[in-house]
Amino acid sequence: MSQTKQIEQKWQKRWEEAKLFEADPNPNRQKKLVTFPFPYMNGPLHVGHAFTASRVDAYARFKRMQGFNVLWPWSWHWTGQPLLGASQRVARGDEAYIKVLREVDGVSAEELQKFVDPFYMAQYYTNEGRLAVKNIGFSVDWRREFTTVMPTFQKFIEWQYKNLKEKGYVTQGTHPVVWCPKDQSPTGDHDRQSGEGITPDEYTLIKYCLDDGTILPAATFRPETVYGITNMWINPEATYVEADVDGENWIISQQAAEKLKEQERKVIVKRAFLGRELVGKFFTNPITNLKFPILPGWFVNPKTATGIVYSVPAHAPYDYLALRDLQKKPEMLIQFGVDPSTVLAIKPISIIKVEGFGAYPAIEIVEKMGITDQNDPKADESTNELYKKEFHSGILKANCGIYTGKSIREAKDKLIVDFKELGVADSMYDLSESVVCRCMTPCIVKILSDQWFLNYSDPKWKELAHQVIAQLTIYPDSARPWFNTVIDWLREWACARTTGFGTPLPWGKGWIIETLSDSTIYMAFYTINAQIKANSIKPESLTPDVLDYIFLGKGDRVSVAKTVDISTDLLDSMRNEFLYWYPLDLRNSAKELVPNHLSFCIFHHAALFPPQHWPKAIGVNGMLMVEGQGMHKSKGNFITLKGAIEKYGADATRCGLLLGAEGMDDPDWRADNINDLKFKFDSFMGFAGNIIASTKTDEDTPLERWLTSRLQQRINDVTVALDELKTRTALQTALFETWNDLRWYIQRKGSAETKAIGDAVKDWLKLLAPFAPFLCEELWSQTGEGGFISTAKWPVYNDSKVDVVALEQETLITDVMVDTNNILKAMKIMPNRIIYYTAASWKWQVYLKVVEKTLVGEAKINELMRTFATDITLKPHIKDIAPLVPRIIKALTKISGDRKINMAKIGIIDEKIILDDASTFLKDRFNAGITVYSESDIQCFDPKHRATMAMPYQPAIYIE
RNA sequence: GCGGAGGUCGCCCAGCAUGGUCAAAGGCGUAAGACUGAGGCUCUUAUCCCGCAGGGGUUCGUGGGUUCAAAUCCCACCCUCCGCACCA
Repeated sequence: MSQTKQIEQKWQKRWEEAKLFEADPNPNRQKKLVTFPFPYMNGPLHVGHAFTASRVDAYARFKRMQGFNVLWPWSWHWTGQPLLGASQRVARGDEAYIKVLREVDGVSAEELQKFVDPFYMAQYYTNEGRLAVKNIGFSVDWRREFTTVMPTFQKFIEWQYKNLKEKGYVTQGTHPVVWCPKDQSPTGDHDRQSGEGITPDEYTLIKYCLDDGTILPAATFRPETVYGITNMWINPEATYVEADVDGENWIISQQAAEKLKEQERKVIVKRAFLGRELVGKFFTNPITNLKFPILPGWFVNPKTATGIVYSVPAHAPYDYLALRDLQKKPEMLIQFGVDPSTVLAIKPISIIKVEGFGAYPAIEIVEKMGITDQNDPKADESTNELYKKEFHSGILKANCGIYTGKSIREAKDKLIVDFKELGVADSMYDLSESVVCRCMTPCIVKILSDQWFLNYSDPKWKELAHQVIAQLTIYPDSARPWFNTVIDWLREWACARTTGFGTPLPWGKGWIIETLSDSTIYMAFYTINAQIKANSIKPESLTPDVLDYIFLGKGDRVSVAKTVDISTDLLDSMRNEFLYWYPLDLRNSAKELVPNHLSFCIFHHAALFPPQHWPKAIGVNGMLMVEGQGMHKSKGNFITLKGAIEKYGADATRCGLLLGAEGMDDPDWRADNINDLKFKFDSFMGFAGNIIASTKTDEDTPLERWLTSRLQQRINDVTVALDELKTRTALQTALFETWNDLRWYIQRKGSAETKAIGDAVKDWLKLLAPFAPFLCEELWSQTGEGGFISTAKWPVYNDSKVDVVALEQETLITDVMVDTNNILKAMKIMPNRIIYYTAASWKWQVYLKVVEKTLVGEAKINELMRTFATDITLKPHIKDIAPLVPRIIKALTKISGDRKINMAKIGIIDEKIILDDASTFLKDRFNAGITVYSESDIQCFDPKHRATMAMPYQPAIYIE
């Protein structure tokens, strides 16, 4: 077993023995309740889960070290269809799928056989998952764990839905879905062989009439064009039927009749015939009462909607093309018994004014694109283009009745409602492309009746949800507009289905609460589940009254307790525990859950809880990529959490993930990077371990003060970043930047055996502990500090420990080194001897005066010169000051405001002493002799007269 | 189409809300040197271009604009990723 693995197991065991992460209410301590959406258990946990959850864990550990009573619970989502589907695929012997389970998930042959039981499968992955979560070191309170099929949890969901229904947020109605006739169930994207992303389109049917009253329901997405109709198109070769539809006599394509039967229509087919039978007849437009002919149109697809299309040649390229084709072929019309003069007499009717087009946009676009006939593929393109233009910028002309002057955008919806009210319009659903179920059956649109909805359309509910968002902290805040738009955009959500695992709807027989709808406020259940389990509370005791009392404080405790097998004390204890932990302090998830789960969570909290129990903060992060690609089992780039921990170790896995990205950016898992990090941690162990093990001398030179000051800055940076859930920034600072500081100190000092660096390492370990808890725990135990680092006190930034003089002095050294290097690079030489000349004291006087001036406003040269001229000490140098001042001003433009303030505060520093102190270090660095003179030293060796170049904070340099 | 997020020096990415401190942090990669029996470990240095003295030039998707000054502000355009419903 590797050393890393031993360390991981050792500390995992000790944490568990110490019950370190079990959190109970404590009125004397401030609390944090942090959560991660429970993962769905149809497969193993992967590094994507780990990324999001690592952010939660880092935050939880950070807050715990800051002294908060932190509760991080974890559970497992079993609700839904896929678990069942997966199990069925195993039962069916689906080889491709079984191969994935064996090779990617690592399921043994023996276990696999048992997967025919979906419960077994879910339990298997749950067990595997729990182990992985423990192995990665998440600081979870396991006493609160559950799965969503547990009866006690289901009582909670029943309570939730009972309350929602009572508040009027649950409604019943009809709903169109893509449906597999064989499976007798809705066919979601994941269940489809082809046709991903296709949703039911609603067509408006305009009820045109034949003379005998028979209705020709022509389908359209543009009912406003009814004012521009010139004729009807019927495919002469397609089969149509005459049918009784909800008591009316309709003519529709044969396929349409079948479809309508699934859409809540009573359809009795009376006879079937070929479309040509209708050609030549006339019909009435119910809006205008004008008569028009029916003409043959081969482009009409009987599979689309009703198979009946009306013609608007002024605005529809297909209609114009088909008409033009007919007008060119009178002999064809005669075959159908149509008088060619009728067709020749048809003139397009212009009804829409569009930017960039004349009266007849369809004709213009056809001519512009050179489209030859209705079979030209460009006809489609032109249709899309024109429809888009007309929808966005079209205005209805004077011949459009009461809609005249309105834009298409505003008229369309109103017109549909009006026409339906008048009884001249109807609607039906159809699919824009074919959708095929995984079972290879072509899908249709079915209207489900008696469907239960969560009415997210309710304006009052939306308003409450907006209020929740308004008081939320969102990490990063750039996700806020997204939440608000989602709240506005969500509409009725079908919250129950008939298949899969889940909680039965308390009032609806045969309905099961759907998976996204049973996971909205369950964080509240965590607060009491430890007590439920510890006291073996029976599900039947968790009545609505009991839960009302616990979560809402409703009712009288004594009488509520009396109704069930729960003592008053226990009831109160649960109520108190809920009140202690709620509200939720952080919920963090990947951004894909913003439009559904997270927004639902907001809606449901708004509906069920008072404002003081609304969530406080939501974190959103990117989706994990693997080597630049989305992670999929089918792509062969699926990385299980278990596998990652085994290969790289828990700490490297956590940190590799967290270093990938923050905010809403997508992190990229690169095996090379993680592997490198693994080695980095090995050397981290050595580096920090050596310092801890070495003897300590108590020294206090500027270098120690520098180190202490730097560490204070790092402490501040990490703390601020973590408070904003900027885990990447925090970890980068904690790991790399701090490490660089320590390295610099050791190089400058030439040893690592001081108390200062020993103390620094302890703080360093604390800064890293939220990210790499195992290694930090191990190293912490070597420091002799005692206790767990997981609960050690987080370092607090202390301004008084920051020594700006020490910081400036060290900056002087690095600046001098940069300058020296720059010269060496330009010279392309190896130096024998380097001589530094520090600025004379009168230059400091001038310099500091200029600094002072630039801090309060603009430094004016003549003004400064006047001041200097009156100063007796400076007078002898006045000739040299004249050229110096502009140089100083220029140099200061490159220096930050903070540093200038420090410079002014510090005053003169003795550069000679500082450089002399560093000369051994500089000698090693440049492999050359180092000599330091003061400019004012007349004895100094200065063959090239460089000394006069010296400026404060920028000594002159001469290199031999 | 609608909505959201982005395009930075070989790669991953900071910076952009408050314009100057930005040739632009950090990590990776690459190169040289040190250490070593050896090293794919580790440490140091370098890493846009030019420069025999600490300097100069050209960069932050593209094209304009504002300004003494723009990676940062404004406008237009191009490109990439994500979500779009009964499904986790």
